Amino acid sequence: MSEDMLKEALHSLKDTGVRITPQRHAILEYLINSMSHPTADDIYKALEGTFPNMSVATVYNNLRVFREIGLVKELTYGDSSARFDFVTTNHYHVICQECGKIVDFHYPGLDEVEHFASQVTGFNVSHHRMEIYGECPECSGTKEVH
Amino acid sequence: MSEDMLKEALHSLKDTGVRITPQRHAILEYLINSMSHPTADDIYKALEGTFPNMSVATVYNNLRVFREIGLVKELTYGDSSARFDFVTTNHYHVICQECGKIVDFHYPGLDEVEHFASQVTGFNVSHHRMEIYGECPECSGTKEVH
DNA sequence: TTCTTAAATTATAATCTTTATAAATAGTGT
DNA sequence: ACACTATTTATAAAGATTATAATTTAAGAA
Ligand SMILES: [Mn+2]
Ligand SMILES: [Mn+2]
Ligand SMILES: [Zn+2]
Ligand SMILES: [Zn+2]
Repeated sequence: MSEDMLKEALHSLKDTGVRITPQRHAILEYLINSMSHPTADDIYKALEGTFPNMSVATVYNNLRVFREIGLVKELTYGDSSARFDFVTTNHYHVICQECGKIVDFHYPGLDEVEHFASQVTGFNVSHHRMEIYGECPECSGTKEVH
Repeated sequence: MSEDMLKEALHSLKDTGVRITPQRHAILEYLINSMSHPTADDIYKALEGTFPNMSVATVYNNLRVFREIGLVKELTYGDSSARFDFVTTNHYHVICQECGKIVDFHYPGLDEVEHFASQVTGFNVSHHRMEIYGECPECSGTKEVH
């Protein structure tokens, strides 16, 4: 299945006239197989074994290309560096404030809030962003008294 | 009313054992009177007339202090620099993707989503973040055909 | 009011992420 | 295989925020 996603992604590249380079292939592959939400540096470090000469600019450049095509979403939290999520289905994130873990979850959507905001502000609403903060089970567990 | 808010804020400082300096007073005053959501640099520039020697570090330091006390909220969007919002009541933001304008709006809250996320992920949920993106009336207006 | 002391400010450097630049390299259609 | 251009690389630059150390100052005590 992740094979198919990669194939489809490469097809998207071709469709958009974006050349398929070994670096792009590897970054895409990493994003698809990574169940985490890596930073540019995560990706850079993960691939430096296979591409000892790859520039960090290449990672950033390609992540931008992928974002513009719609293959990945850029997640910007308060912390220093942006994270990247290979786009599959629409979903939200729950973030652990202790360990930084990011967990996907699905929810019907918040059309109602969008409509409300549009009504009350006169904005032409295009989308929204929402995420939940808290403590993951593991981090909550370590604090329990026995 | 903004006088009262300032007084209350200064009182919070005293309560927490934080010294009241002219710089802090000015930054707070600016935050309260500013209907926008200024960046640290906005504040720095706005006050450099009155405090020609103020360091930019002072602005950052104090914004951190205010945040820790709960006087201001730090808003981090994708763009380069953080924005700061003097905390009054809980509210959400609508952001114009054209001009960057940030407009407040009130909404009952999204307890349901928090509960759902907690159920499905096992997280101990503490809060959430949500904002709406779109085009403000002014920016939508400039595109209209006559 | 003056004194004392810890906290805050200032000036500056350092850090960190991301972007810009220009030369070298490589992908793709012919 | 060739030509053309996109991409990569190496490096520098930019921009926001934080760290450091010396100087100044707020605020309580005498
Ligand atoms: Mn995700
Ligand atoms: Mn606000
Ligand atoms: Zn955790
Ligand atoms: Zn606008």
